[in-house]
Amino acid sequence: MSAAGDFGARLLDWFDRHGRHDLPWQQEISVYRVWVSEIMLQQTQVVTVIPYYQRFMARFPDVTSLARAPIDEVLHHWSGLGYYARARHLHRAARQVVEQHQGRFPETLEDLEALPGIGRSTAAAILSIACGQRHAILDGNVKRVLARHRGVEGWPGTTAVSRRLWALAEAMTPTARVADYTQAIMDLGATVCTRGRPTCGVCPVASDCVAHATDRQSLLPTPRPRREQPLRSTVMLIIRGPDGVLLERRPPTGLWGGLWGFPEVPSTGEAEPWCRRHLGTEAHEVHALAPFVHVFTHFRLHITPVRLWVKDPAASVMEAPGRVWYKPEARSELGLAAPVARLLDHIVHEDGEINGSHGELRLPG
DNA sequence: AAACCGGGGCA
DNA sequence: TGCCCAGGTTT
Repeated sequence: MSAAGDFGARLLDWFDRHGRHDLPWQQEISVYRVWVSEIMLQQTQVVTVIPYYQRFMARFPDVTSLARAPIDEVLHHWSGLGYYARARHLHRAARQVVEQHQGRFPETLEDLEALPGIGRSTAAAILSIACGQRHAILDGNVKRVLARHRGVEGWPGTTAVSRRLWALAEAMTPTARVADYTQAIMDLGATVCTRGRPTCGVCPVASDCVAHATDRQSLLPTPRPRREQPLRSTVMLIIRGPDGVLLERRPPTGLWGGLWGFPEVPSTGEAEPWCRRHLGTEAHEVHALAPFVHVFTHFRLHITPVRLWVKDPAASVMEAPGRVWYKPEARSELGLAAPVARLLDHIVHEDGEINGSHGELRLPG
């Protein structure tokens, strides 16, 4: 018997007895529902995704409703999940499906991969789970399972290691019950063959696992080489006017692309000139609040909030496109960057206090 | 505090 | 083709 065949059989047997079969995207299976779940699951774990997924599906039950929705509403439903480029890709892909495929998803690897945000692994996952087509997938869970089971050395980010893992993934994928197998190997990676403390005692393929035999679970897959993080800094202007706090839409790409945030300037001294130049009015009660650091994987962002008031911004300024006067206590449907949401929450809290005269900003962490 | 992650974009 | 990028969550 071939190693691949036996591997798949043991995995399927384990899946039947211990796998998850009641997840929201495992019900009423369709390409659309599986697609949305796969995109969400690329960046976030199952328990976190579930409530987002249910809200998303309630609001956008099919590809047509998603395509018709304004991007702001899509981003709002994504707010907090991170990687907002994926929400924008999702939205663009929905429009392409409606406009170029008459609202029906293509069911070939090539055509699916042509949609924004769908690459080789995601296309394969969608077609195997939703359509039962035999395609290998290679997401983070599968990379971990295969690198350990076959003892593949080297960081999977290199093309050589990636090619080897793809070849293994192809070889292991069975010809029958492909949808269940795809779910099974992802489930195994998520619940048994975990990054930190794999529970090899309950693993159906531990008996011939190279990492298990040589006690190298913590060394495989080989982690990415480390780089040091640069520190960037910015000043966020918390501009309060008669109708709320001024937010601007960020550029569509880059950091927090398409989300709403405070106007930013390079240094605190630029706050008042900014108000004159962009709002045509004077700033009052300008206070720098306590700076804090927002940490990303690739850099750290040093944020100095500056709070100020404007009394009489011109009407043209009030109604400028890409600009909104936001009422923090009346949560409207806008996608907000995480530190922006925190600062807005802080404003609500501060306003609730009798004496808000202190200029200190205290944030957890 | 470090690591994670699938695809897009660009040299 | 081989980097670099994003960003809340987990460990």
